[in-house]
Amino acid sequence: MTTIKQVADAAGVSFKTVSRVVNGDPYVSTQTRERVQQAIEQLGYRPNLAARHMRTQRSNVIGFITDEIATTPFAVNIIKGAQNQAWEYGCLLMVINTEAETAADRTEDAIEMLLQRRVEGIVYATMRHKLITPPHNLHETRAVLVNCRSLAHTLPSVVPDERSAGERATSAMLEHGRKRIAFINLESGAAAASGRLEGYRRALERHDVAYDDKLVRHTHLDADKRDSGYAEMKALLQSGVIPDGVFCGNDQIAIGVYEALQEAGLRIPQEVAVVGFDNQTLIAPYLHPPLSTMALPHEEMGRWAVKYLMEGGEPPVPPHELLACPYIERQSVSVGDSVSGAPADVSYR
Amino acid sequence: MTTIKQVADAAGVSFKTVSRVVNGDPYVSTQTRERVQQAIEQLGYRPNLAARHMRTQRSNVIGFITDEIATTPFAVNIIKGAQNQAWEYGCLLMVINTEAETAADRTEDAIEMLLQRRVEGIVYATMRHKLITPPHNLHETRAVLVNCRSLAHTLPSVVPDERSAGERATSAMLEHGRKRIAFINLESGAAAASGRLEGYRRALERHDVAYDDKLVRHTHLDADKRDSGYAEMKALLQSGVIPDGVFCGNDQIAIGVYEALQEAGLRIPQEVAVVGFDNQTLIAPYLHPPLSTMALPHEEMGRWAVKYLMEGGEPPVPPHELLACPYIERQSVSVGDSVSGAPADVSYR
DNA sequence: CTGAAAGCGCTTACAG
DNA sequence: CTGAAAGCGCTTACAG
Repeated sequence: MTTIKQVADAAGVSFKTVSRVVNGDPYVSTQTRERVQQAIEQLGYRPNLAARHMRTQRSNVIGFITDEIATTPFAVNIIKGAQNQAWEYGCLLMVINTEAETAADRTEDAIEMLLQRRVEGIVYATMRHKLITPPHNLHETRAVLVNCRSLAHTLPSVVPDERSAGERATSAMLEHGRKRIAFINLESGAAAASGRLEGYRRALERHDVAYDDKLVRHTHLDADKRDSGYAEMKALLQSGVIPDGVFCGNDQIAIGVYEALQEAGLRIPQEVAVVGFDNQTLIAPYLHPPLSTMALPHEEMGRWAVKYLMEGGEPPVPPHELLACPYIERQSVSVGDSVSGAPADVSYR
Repeated sequence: MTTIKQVADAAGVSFKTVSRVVNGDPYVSTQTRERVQQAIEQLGYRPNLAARHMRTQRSNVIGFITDEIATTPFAVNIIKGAQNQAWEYGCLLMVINTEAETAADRTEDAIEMLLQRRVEGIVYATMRHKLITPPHNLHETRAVLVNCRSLAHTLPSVVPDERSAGERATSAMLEHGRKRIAFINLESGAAAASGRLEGYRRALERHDVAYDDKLVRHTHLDADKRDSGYAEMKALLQSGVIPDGVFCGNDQIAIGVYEALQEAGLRIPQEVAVVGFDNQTLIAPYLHPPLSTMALPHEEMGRWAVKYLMEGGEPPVPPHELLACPYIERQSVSVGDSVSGAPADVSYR
């Protein structure tokens, strides 16, 4: 690899002058500059960022740690958002996925590696919204939690605004005249579950609809979500409760709900409206009818985290940012709602 | 940040001795070693890898470039495989996604950034199997192509073995006595399409089944795969051809095929067997019946790439590695095949 | 077993 | 406008 000195020799100047040219210092005569530029191109010189890092004490690297990677497909958009934002600061992302394949305490090792590389900060992202106790060494640099937050509230964090999302999803059905809206929520321990339930209640309140305990059910942690959705919906129907709308904790639950409703001969959305959650683009558009659902602000959270890392200052109490979840309208709430490429003549649900 | 000198002062030794302890050099007296260890812990010393890099000329960083990230969900397992393998070499991954959000020539810029960081090599991965012409500056370091290959064959590459996969998928149906197996392939330009077609033909040959042109169809590039699958299957049936098996270019196509078959009153797998491709775990297990499909060796390709980068040598002609696609058996080929958590009493397809 | 010197490839002050 | 010196935090020979 060519060094700055070799360039200097080739151009007949001191290496300091080459440094000036490389860094766009204006105090270089045009003539010298051109000579140096030529030498750079001829020799294929590329500055060594490790050396620069040594002097400037800036690595221009941001660490990114995930707890899992493929399970929730579109959550990788957090990486995408973080990386795009980092690029704007001239930083690159060092990504480590700590899925339990190797040592148990791998997360701390991973953080250690990043600290030794003197990263500008660390983004710690979980693929599903949850409460965590951050690894202790995460506090030794700037860090932001994404899609999770710390119990002790020791670190800044950014998560989806679950309450607003729950309210929006429920309102979407209320606004189409639905009055008896069931909610088949995620397991009750899930970080997302309680906020969404609050939002659901709030929407009902605002539309003067009484809250009814019997309409709210939770799926179980370990069970397959589709199966649970099916089972809970079926149980609801068998208990004699016929809702005119169902809000589902995620799109897989919605598949099960579709199945149970079809089996009961109830049409979507004519008799029962359905709204999902997550906007799984491999599921939602392919159901019959295509599923209206809430999208998660993955990319935005990634961006927010990096931005905060680079510009956030050090407030005494770290912020906890809530980002809005967009409502993605398809055809499971109202017939005339929108269009899609689905073959209209297929009875497949 | 504490430096090696501060540790040395605290321990009352030269900084060279600290270096020895940190690097596990055996020629240090136990007593000295302990004193140094203590100082390290007290001061929270962490070696600066940029400085080490300067001297050793090894960055222990591997660059990873992707063309897109979220479109094909489980392809991110390539990153996972690459990272896990890198970890075994003590390397970290610098990940850049070059989705066309910013500048058009961003890929070359991305490579440039990695070169300036003196990465040990670059893994260039595409999320779907294709032919590419690699950016010219990719040749300025060690590089491996994943899930794609270069027309000029100038770089080592690793891709799924599409031909074997096509043969395996087709054989799975032939072995269950199917004789008229249709193939609704990806668009004919796709890198995966021709290999799979070869495999399909080969399987037929081996089972003494004549190849029939009319049974083979391709979807179109821009169309939604589900819609195309539906349309192609329907066209096939309307032309009077009733197959007893269908091999689908991907799982979305299979959704459409399921729909068309259901509409025609043909049961899966009793009357028609179906095999998909990609093993989309958000789709395949949820169809009725659950879809048997071919999985892509994403993680293995990622691993292979990093391993080759680190140990591959420099053969005159770069290797082109084909990795096997496992057949994932569910219930769309034969009734008694396997089990699943799907509610058996639902007619949903 | 331990240490003083040199140098990796740059940038930061400081002179001229 | 240009350059010589010092130093970022380490490791690599080389002495002792």
